[in-house]
Amino acid sequence: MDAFFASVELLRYPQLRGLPVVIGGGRRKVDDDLLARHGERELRLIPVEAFPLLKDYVGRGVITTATYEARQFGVGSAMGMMKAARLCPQALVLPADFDEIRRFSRLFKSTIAEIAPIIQDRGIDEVYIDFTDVPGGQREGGKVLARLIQKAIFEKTRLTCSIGVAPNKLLAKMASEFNKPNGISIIHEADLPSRIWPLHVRKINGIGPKAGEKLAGLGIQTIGELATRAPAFLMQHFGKATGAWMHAVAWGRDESPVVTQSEPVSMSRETTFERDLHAVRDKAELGAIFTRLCAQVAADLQRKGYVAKTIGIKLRYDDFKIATRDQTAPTYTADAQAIRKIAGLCLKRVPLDKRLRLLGVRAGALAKVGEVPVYESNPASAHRGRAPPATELIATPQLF
DNA sequence: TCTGGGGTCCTAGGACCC
DNA sequence: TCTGGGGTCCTAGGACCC
Repeated sequence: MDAFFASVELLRYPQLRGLPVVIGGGRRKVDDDLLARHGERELRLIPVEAFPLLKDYVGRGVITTATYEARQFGVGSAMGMMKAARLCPQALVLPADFDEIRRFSRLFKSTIAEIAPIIQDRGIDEVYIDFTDVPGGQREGGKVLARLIQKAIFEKTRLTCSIGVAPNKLLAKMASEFNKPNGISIIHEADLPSRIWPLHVRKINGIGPKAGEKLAGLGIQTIGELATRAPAFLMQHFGKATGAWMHAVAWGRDESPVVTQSEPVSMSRETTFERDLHAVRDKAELGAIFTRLCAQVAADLQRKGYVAKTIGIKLRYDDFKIATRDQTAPTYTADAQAIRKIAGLCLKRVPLDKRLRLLGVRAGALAKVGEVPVYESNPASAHRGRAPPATELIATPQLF
């Protein structure tokens, strides 16, 4: 989907079309504020001048999406708000409305599924689609079906997307970047030297900042340069599996299937504080946040019908270093108090001398509720079995 | 006044078991 | 003085992606 978060906001505020707009994290209070200041008029009638500007933004956060107009100024995803404000102070800034974004995510995916049922989720705004057995999927190299999908999505959502069509997921993903926004790009195997090899290695899905740097150090910038290196050379520098993979992808080879179903591996909640907090001095505040995160993880598990056996925590210190601890319990749980107790034990095993910037709670080793035995914190049902409930196997932790 | 939140996968060492 | 070879599970960190 093209500039997905921002495009969803532009549906609500069409008067912002054509302007640089960036979407931050945050919560949806903007509508209320705007309405309060401009009476009970429709959101789309509120004048542009009433919207908050990036230069007035305070707080720590990153940009999740920028409109193409904002990107002209060098503003982009994952950029800190403060840096973005320097590049494009006049940009309008809106918070992400995650409920609305999820609604549109479900809508565009279900629209595709009606046309081409074999799809793989790739996060909130991306999917892989298997065209192979879709009627008309081979016409004009896939262009006809791609157009049909774009049209159907636009009719349902008024949102645009860009589609890449290729013999495999690796090349399709790269192709989808060629013609944004609202574009279609078809890549054949024979196009490899002309269209893929000139690209920087960082365009490969799976080569990030670290591998990109390391390759640069070896004198490898483009995918074509990567393709000239012997597998043995790459394996020597990156390990057997990664080296072999790098060589394969440089030659456009990817056999991975479109995976239509998968079970979640973990569920987590984390939060970056408005200011760095100290484990001792801000004990009460941290304790409240910690309890809330545990409750959120528990609610997420329950809502989705899962229980977890491993509970973990994550800290980010003021120097941005990350520490994680986790602990596997004797039984599965989705109970907020049980999660809080185990997470509390994890917290006792991690250094708390530096100020904290972020705290997170994670549930892993998941199982579908009903498929594994679960101990509940409900006192009526506890103590009946041979083993005590998980919550009582563990001493009450001293938090902070 | 840098640097979100929710994920997956991989590696590597140690415990433990047969 | 010598000290296997698998296998699984757990934990911590890190790379990467949307």
